[in-house]
Amino acid sequence: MRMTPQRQLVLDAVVALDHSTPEQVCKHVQQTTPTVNITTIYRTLDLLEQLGLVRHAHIGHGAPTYSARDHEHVHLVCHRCDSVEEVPCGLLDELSGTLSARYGFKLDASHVALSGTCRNCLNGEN
Amino acid sequence: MRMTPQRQLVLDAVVALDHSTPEQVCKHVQQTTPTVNITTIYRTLDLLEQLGLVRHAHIGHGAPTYSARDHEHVHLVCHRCDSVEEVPCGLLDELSGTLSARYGFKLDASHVALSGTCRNCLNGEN
DNA sequence: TTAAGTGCAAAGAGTTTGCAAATAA
DNA sequence: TTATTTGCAAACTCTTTGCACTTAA
Repeated sequence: MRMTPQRQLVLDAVVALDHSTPEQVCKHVQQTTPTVNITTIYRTLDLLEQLGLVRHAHIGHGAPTYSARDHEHVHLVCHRCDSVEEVPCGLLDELSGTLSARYGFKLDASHVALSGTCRNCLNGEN
Repeated sequence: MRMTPQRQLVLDAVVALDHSTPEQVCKHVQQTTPTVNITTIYRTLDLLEQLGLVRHAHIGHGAPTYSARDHEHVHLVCHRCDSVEEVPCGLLDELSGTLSARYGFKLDASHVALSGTCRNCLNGEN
C-alpha cells in the first residue's frame, strides 16, 4: 500500500469534514485537486476503513457518513427533522454489557445511528 | 384512500414475509398478481407506513426492510457475517429513559439495527 | 519491468417522477 | 364527471466494475 497524494487528500478530508458522505469528501478533495475521481474516493474510503483509520455510520436514508476512527460517539437521528445529535458512547455501556452477556454480541456503538424524535420536534417546534 | 386490491396484497405480503425489502414484497405480490408494478409497491409501502400499519428498519447496507407495525423488536446485525438476530425492545428501556431525560430524545428502538460482532464471529467460526 | 494505483466510462442496485390510461365515487 | 390510483418509461442517486493508462518501487 502506498500513501499516494490522493489517499492523503481523502484521509485529510474525512478528518477535516467529519460525518461526510463520499460525495462531500469528493467535493472537498476536488477543491485542491480537481482531477481526483469519485471512484478513487470510494476505493480509498474502503481501504482506509480496512486499515482502521476511518469508519462509517448509517445516518438516515441516504449515503453513509465517514469520520476519523478516533472520533467515536453515538448518533441520535431525528426521523422527523433529520437533525443529528452526538452523545457519548458511554451511554450504551450497560446495554453493551447486557447484549454481550445474554447474546454474545459485541456492540459497536458508534457504527449506527439511533432513530427517534428530537426535543424540538416533540415540542412541536418543527 | 381506497383499500385497493394492490394495497391489500402489499400489506398481506409485508405481514406474511416479515423483514422484507420492497423487491421481495414485489416478488411475493407478483406470484399472485404479476401485473403489479414495483412503483406501486414503493408508493404503497410509503402509504402504509404513514397510516402506521407497517414500518421499516435499516438493516445493513442494502434496501430497508418492512414489517408489520406490531412486529417490533431490536435487530442485532453482525457486520462481519451479516446475520441478524432479534431481541426484545425492552432491552433498550433504560437507555431510552436516559436519552429522554438528558436529551429530550424519544428513542424509536425498532427502527434501526444495532451493529456489532455476533457470537459465532467472535469465536472465529466464520 | 512489474505490481499497484488511477481515471474514465459503463453498468448496476435501489428509488422516484412524469404522464397517460384505468378505475371508482 | 372528477379525483384517485395505477402502470410504464425514464430519470435519478449512490456505488461498483472493467479496462487501459500511469506511476513508483
